[in-house]
Amino acid sequence: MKIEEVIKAKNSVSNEKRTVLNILYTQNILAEKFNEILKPFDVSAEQFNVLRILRGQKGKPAPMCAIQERMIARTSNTTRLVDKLVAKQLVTRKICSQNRRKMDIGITEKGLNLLRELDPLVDNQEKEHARNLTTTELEQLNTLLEKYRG
Amino acid sequence: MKIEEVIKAKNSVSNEKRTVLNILYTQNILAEKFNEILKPFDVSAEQFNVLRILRGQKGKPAPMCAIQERMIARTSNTTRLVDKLVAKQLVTRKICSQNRRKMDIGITEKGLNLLRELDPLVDNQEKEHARNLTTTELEQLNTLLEKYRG
DNA sequence: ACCTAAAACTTGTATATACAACAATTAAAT
DNA sequence: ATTTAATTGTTGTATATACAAGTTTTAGGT
Repeated sequence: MKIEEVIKAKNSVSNEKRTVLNILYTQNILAEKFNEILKPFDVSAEQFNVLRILRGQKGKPAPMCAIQERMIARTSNTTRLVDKLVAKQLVTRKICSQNRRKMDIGITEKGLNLLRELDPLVDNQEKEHARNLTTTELEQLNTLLEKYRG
Repeated sequence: MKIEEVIKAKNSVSNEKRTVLNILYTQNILAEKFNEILKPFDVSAEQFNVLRILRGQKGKPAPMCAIQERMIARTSNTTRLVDKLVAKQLVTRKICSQNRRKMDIGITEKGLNLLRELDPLVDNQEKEHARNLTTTELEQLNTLLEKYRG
């Protein structure tokens, strides 16, 4: 479906504007799909993202600022995001002994289990969209987006 | 900047996942830029979007449901979005005489003026990113995104 | 050693959003 | 004509987010 149909535009849209709209809209579609997947597990996309970042640490806990840096959507409030995860016992938080300003955030076994459960569902969703493109096209899309960002 | 650098990934990421991350991240960059532009004018990106939809009506007022349908990011709360615009006197709202369930939402002169002021700033931002790609690449990107959505 | 600045995180507050329940009006069915 | 269902929009509530001001701890300069 062309973006013009999505927004039911009457007058034609410039190529530059179409690109912006296409990116915003595609993101929206993706976000909706992921929220749908995550909802039954009672985690938001942002929380899921933080869990994956922590798993990437392979046991080594990360301070708040490191989490923030790696997030796709930089939030102004990592503290409360982590709060929620602590409340659900998916991560632990304790003051870093080397530098007492920092926090050591680590993923728990429960958190890892949740990710193991979610991984195939998320991967599947990702693949479902990717299937609309050939491997070459997928690579092209990635390259173009990276180039577009500048 | 490749998406792996953005999220500081150690292990390699599948092409399918890279695409998702690239789309989410690029959207985020764009959204931040637009918010920055709109902020001094005290309108959110969603509000700006509604104003543009209403301008597209060329004088003919639109009911709530029509606005919703044309939004890029479908919100669950058009009522309160429009409330804000009414409060700023950028749009008017009155009950539709043909069908009293519906609302006639119309953009005011003040709203149109605001758009006229914002248009060049927004267009400029759009072009700035587009400049990173050739015309052909821009078209390719649009086609790939539309195809990707399926 | 002492003072100042920077870094890392938290918290208050105001605003925005999501979801579900609700009310009003119109359309459809018997 | 009356009842039922569907459409359209609003509102309550709980949750999430943005922004700015605050606290604690470390680092840097004199």
